[in-house]
Amino acid sequence: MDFYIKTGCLDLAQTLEGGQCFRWRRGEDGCWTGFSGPRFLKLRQERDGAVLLGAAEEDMPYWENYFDCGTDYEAVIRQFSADETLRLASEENKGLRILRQEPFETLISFIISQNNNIPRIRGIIERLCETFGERTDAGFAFPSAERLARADEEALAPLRAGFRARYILDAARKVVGGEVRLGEIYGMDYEAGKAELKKIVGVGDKVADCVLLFAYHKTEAFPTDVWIKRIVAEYYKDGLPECMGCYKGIAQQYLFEYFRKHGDKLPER
DNA sequence: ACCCAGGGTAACT
DNA sequence: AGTTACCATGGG
Repeated sequence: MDFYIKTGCLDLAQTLEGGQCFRWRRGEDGCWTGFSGPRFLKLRQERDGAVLLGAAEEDMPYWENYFDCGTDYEAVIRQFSADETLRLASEENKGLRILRQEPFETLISFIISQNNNIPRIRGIIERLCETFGERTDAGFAFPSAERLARADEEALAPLRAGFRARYILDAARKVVGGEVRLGEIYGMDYEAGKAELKKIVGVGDKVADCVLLFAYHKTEAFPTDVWIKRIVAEYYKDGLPECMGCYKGIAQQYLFEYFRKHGDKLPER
């Protein structure tokens, strides 16, 4: 069956190519395909939203949550318009949604992201899935923590993840061993969730913020990568604007997209 | 050959 | 508490 996602103006390109997820791609037919954890989905962009192609009805609540259909982004963008730079960035990306991704997949993905570029992150993750994920008709699922915890550095060598290999193993083992309880972080506040994630070797402030934002939807997280550092140094020397409120993470994603697209052509304030 | 990429750690002041 | 070399890998 095909189902509409009716969440205003969901834009798949802005959402799926924005560097918050790494396993979606646009096919020859213009449709998007990808996985979230073990679940496969195909989507087609429409004028006002997206159509889920061939999804099982019992999976619809999962996908509606994944695409964050319950959040009023128009209201957030209205709030952001008090800051001129943020107004430009958010109006250009008003179809962008902060996904609610699988915690373990998000954790491993952003461990891989450190000191790395997006095309190579995608490549390492694809090899990770091909090597350790379950094969389905549509492709490979993201591997479970249990499967990765049984591997060693030698087994990870084909990924060419470099120094990140031992971080991946530490994460998988602490999750399986119960030392890091990913399921509990939903109910924790931002600081407690961050402390829980930073128990893992190779998870610092930035990776933890990405997981808190892109998996647990803790929108007060403000991941500061090299791009955001430049933007803050240029536009927000004296601190972030009040109008970001408790949605600093959403603002961060609008700014990331905006400046990554326009590069040097920074607009005047 | 050099610099950079959705950084973190350890070893320094 | 704040800096800095180093960490693998690949693309420009």
